[in-house]
Amino acid sequence: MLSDEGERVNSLVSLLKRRGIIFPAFSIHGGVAGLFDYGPVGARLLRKVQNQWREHWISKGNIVEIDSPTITPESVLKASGHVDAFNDHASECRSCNAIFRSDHLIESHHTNPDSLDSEELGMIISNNGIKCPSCGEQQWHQPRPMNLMFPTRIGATGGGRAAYMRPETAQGMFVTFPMIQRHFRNRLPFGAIQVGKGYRNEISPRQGMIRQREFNMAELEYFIDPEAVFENDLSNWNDTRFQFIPDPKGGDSETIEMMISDALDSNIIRHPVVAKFMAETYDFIVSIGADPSKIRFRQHESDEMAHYATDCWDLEMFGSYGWIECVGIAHRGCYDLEAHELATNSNELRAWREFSKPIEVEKMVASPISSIVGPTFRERAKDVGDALMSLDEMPTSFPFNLLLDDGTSVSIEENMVEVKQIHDMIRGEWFIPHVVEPAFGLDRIIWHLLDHGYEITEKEGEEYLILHLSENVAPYELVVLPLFEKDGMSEIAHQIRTKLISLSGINAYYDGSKSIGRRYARADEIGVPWAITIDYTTIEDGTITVRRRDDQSQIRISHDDLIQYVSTNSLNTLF
RNA sequence: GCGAGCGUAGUGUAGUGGUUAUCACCGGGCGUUGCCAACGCCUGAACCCGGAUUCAAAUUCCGGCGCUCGCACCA
Repeated sequence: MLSDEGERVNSLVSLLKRRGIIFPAFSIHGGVAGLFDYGPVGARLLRKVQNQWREHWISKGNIVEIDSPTITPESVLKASGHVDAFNDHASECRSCNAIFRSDHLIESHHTNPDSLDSEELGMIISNNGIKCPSCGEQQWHQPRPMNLMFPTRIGATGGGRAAYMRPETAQGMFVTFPMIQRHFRNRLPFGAIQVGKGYRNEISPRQGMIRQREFNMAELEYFIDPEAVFENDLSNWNDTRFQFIPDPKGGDSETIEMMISDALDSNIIRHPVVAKFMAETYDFIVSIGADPSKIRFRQHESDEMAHYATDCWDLEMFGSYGWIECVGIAHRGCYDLEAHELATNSNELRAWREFSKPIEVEKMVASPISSIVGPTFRERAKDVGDALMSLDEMPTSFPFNLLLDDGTSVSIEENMVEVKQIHDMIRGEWFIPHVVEPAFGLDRIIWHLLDHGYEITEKEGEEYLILHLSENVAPYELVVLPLFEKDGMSEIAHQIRTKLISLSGINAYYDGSKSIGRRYARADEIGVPWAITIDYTTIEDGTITVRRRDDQSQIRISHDDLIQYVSTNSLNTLF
């Protein structure tokens, strides 16, 4: 028997299918789990959410958008850690079918389980008589690798370079950091966003749109100087109560409700930029129509947190599947840029920090006199010079033995060096920027907008469905309805519709079939916020009625005013 | 990946070996109708795929694919 929530999900899912919003992909070929189509109505919903998201961040002023390939060479994802992290081995118990990560099973028998292949892992498991933690038996299948990335090859003729479909868009921002930094003329902080597809070959996708194999992501990488002091002005949110579930550190996790500035002051949130982005993220999610009471922030527990993150929060949304993480906001430290620097030897992934006051350095050096050192040591002269310059202690007597980098030593005469005091100004230093990353799962967010907005009600004893989508994401802003398709009403309706869709960003459709009530119902079902009706009065005086979806109230205005109100996005002020 | 259940028009469904495959909503056309799924007539649309058993399969069996739930997995 299905729970009420189950019924609700089924009902919403069948509406989404029926009305061409979101539905399983490739179904005429049997379907593929974890892949979905956004149809004629849904695609515009997705596009509007993406555009609202872009606007939200771009309007901060120091954030730019980029767009990177989804096909990513293996070396990039090796550097980022995804090849290894996504290459865990799993051991399955023959007796009870439980599955465990192989490296976890042998933790106490091997110091570096990550380096082993499946045969070695299998050997260690059997040689040490590892028992199944679940049933205690010792009957294991051979460990199998579980790589969650889609592999591919670059190049059409055999061979080619190994690559994967990207598991996140973030790497695109990290590897193009040099260009982004140049764009901002080397002034931190700045950020880059990217909206696009990510791919994960899930073992078993579940929960409809919640875990997909190809999904829409939107990520911001915000680069900061770890030593910079950030203003903690969160006063814009003084009237907002946030729900937090802080890291319980082994204790019970409890929801607490407080202002975000208090959460930061009491060090529940550990970094001001993280706090700011949490608040901004909350604003965005609410602005596109989510129910604020169904939003909360959960802090990752220390052992759940990715190893590079120093503070990590999930924004969770509540819906028919319970609380689902929809946004991850992570302070990733310098992990990502450093990883690419190490892998590529690039020196472009650093930023320059000018000291407020240059540091003056006075020191004694033993400077080689190259007219003597050169002819004396010939091809070793450069090594000798380097060794002299890096001496910490000045020679007190001559000749002395100088140890070179290659382990050999040479004898240095007094006439070969000039011991002198030098003056140096250190104006700043290079460092690897830290990064704070809000990463949005757009499909999950859209699911929750649909879920929060989905109302099953009754009209005259019959089930009546309304999708309360926010106007700034609704696939159609308006529908134009002639009361009847006769006496010229149809023509007027078409003219008004044509005018409306010529306005920028406005989409409206014409519907003239069946009764007026049915057409209102069809529009309510796909969340059209405004219905414009042309009736006999329109023919007489040019006024039309505007019906508001959310309460079905109507007003009458001239059709010139209609165009005016729609183009200024202010129909709501009429009610 | 394991176990259980399931797969029938666009949607939701009925159907235990022989039916013209049920019903409702839905879509299209015509008529009618003075504003919230009205009505009449006409019309459209389905047994997941493949194999086997059988005179005969939506129905039984096998395999595949998909869905739901539980276990596991989910940087």
